[in-house]
Amino acid sequence: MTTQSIAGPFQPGHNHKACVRDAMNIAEQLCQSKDLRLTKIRKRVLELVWAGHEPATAYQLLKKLRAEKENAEPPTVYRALDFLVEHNLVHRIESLNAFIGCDHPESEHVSQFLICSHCNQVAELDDSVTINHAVSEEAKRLGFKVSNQTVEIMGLCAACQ
Amino acid sequence: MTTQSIAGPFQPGHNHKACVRDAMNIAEQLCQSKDLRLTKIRKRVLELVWAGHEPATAYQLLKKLRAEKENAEPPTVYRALDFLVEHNLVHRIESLNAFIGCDHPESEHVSQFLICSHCNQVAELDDSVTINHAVSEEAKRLGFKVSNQTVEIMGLCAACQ
DNA sequence: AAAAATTTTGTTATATTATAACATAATAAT
DNA sequence: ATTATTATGTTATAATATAACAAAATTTTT
Ligand SMILES: [Zn+2]
Ligand SMILES: [Zn+2]
Ligand SMILES: [Zn+2]
Ligand SMILES: [Zn+2]
Repeated sequence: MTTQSIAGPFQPGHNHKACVRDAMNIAEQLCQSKDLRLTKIRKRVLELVWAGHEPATAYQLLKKLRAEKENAEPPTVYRALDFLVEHNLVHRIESLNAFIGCDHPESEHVSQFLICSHCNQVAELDDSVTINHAVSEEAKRLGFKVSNQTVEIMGLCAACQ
Repeated sequence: MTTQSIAGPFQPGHNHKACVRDAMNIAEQLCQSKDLRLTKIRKRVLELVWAGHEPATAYQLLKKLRAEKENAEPPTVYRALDFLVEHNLVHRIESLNAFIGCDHPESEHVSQFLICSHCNQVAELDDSVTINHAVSEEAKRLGFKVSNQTVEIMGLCAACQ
């Protein structure tokens, strides 16, 4: 698979069709290589998450899912999201109670986001060494052992300023 | 007022009584100086938040409040929390849907937390230049203008490792 | 001090987010 | 084929948060 999309939504010339296609291909590959079951429901929820770069809430996803699968209920979507989040195919944005697709689930990473409060688009920082290093430094000073982190930066993207 | 408590809960020799007393004194002073109304309810909710260094959920606070004020309802506590959060007397921890007292509301700052997943205690980093700088750097690279941030670091505190 | 305006609190109802529990179906392993 | 495991279906409910309007308290203006 070739990557024809341009990195984040805040980059000019973003090709979203290619972006989604890449994401789905990567997901298929990842699940195959790790022997995970990307079932029909999980795959469809992932596609729905990738509908845009605005994070989607579970109930927004449920509504869309119901349009094509009338017996979908909250557990249907929460279970799919649990799976997708567990395997880094989707990240949860804590400050929004919402979910966003990850475009590099295959590389182990912590997630860090830029969230535009005007257009609501979210970009994931690509494994920021800078922030990770700073976080480690601060933690070390207090003898704290980091296992996970939530870094969500709110503000205005270049286009919205 | 003198500060007799030791900085964070992860510091040995933390004197929590002094910690709470200091926090309440600072709150009183801040509200006086800014002409804010620290009403009976707001003050009591702040005290309840400061009961410990474990973040409290709104409904945990409500339960405690009800023990002494039987007509307390969700809006009672959410409104008080709105006020307290607005004026930095309390911070919301997004990843926990919970609230924690701030010991330096008078200095303008972004909040960043270390959250121990074993003892559940939370320490606020004291205006980490390191992390803030890293965040600005990353944001600048994408032409993103930061207005706010959520930095919540999960792991084990020194005592719990 | 009285009246008016503003802010806070009381109260009821409801919206939003998320999970528990147990049954059935599908898939994988033996 | 049988058994075990995983995923989904289904109903109910828990947990978090806000809307809307009335009453009370406080502050400001007259
Ligand atoms: Zn895209
Ligand atoms: Zn990611
Ligand atoms: Zn303390
Ligand atoms: Zn603070």
